[in-house]
Amino acid sequence: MKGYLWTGGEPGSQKTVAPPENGRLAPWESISVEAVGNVIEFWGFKRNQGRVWALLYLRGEPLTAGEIERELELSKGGVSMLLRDLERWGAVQRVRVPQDTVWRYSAETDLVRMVTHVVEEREAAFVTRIRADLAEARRLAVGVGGLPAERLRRLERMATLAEHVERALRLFIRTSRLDVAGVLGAFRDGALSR
Amino acid sequence: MKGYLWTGGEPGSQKTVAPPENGRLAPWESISVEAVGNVIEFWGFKRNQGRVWALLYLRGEPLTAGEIERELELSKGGVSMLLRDLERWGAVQRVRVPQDTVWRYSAETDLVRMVTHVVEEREAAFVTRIRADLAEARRLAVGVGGLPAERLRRLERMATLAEHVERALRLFIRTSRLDVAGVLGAFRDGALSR
DNA sequence: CATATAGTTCAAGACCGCGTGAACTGCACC
DNA sequence: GGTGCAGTTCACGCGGTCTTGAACTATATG
Repeated sequence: MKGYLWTGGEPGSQKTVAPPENGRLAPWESISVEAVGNVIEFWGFKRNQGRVWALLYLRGEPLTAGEIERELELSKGGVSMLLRDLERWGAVQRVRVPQDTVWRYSAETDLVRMVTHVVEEREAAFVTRIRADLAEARRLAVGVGGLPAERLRRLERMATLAEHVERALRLFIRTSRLDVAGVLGAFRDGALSR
Repeated sequence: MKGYLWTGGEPGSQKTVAPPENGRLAPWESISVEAVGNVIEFWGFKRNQGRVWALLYLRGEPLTAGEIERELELSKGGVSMLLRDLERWGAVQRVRVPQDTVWRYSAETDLVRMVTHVVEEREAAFVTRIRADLAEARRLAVGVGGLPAERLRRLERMATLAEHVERALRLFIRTSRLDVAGVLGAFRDGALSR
């Protein structure tokens, strides 16, 4: 991730990088590609992964690595690695056009599947780990005993929150329906876990 | 953000950092503090902002900057800056205990308000910017004319997606109810914007 | 087999955010 | 005014990630 830690900065000075004068891209393409790059970076991936995917998506037809390299002004090696990542995540497919010797790459168009996939691979695993840590902490805290009730309650609140989030995420993976309201509802100020 | 770009790595080798032997923290505190630190970092903030907030939250009573400094093994300057950020975001309050000369800091306990606040300040502003960019791109694309219908459709699909996300977020800010299902539902493979 | 082009890998370096620590400000108390 | 402590600011260095570019492998073609 790069530059969106608004520690200061005027309101409205939101980062997102302006489209750099890249090669032959039409302005509208350039803007879109950069926009997606920004989103993807915000999500914790590499900006260029987003740019590559966006280009493929907008072009509709499969491009070769060389074309991507030129359009987005990336290095040969870089493109190779970016494509491999995208491929592994199912965001891009590698296709061989009959009669042709080079690989071409086309974007996965099912956005829902992509998002679900990412959430499954990354967020869910992460949240599970956090939930487990907090459960362990709770176990230990109860074990030592003699803690002020209030402190224990707070720890438990955090642990419960993590549990709810995990459950919501797993449900989302299965149904594509995410309901955060249920998770947070129980945690309005003062409300206790239930 | 730091280390969660699983470009490789075995499944299960999830990062999240193990509690380092920090000062006098009880093990359960240490685990919890680090867990929150990881979450916060994952969210695109600084790990230490999360650690500080977690410590204050778990202790229940306001701590001085010096105490935080010792407990979390941070530098004086660092703590000062971290607290300022947290304060600006309403995640921490600065309180003056009667009869005492030093500032103390206590954690905001309303998690819902905190999340809402962050989403409002950061995500919403960001998404708005993206949505605007894509709208502009669409305008330009239509302007040039003569584009293959398929390409235009794809651009429009992205733009519409951004619009929906923005609307959902703004609704969330007002109601604390987030329904992503609606946003994504319209974008299952093949489905067209409507 | 020689040559050329596509594709991969990886070490080196550019780049950038973060925390440190020292200098500085402000304030209380004697 | 002077001493000491709380708090702020900021230049710098460390540690991390991302990209480059060159060496390498693979594959097709004459």
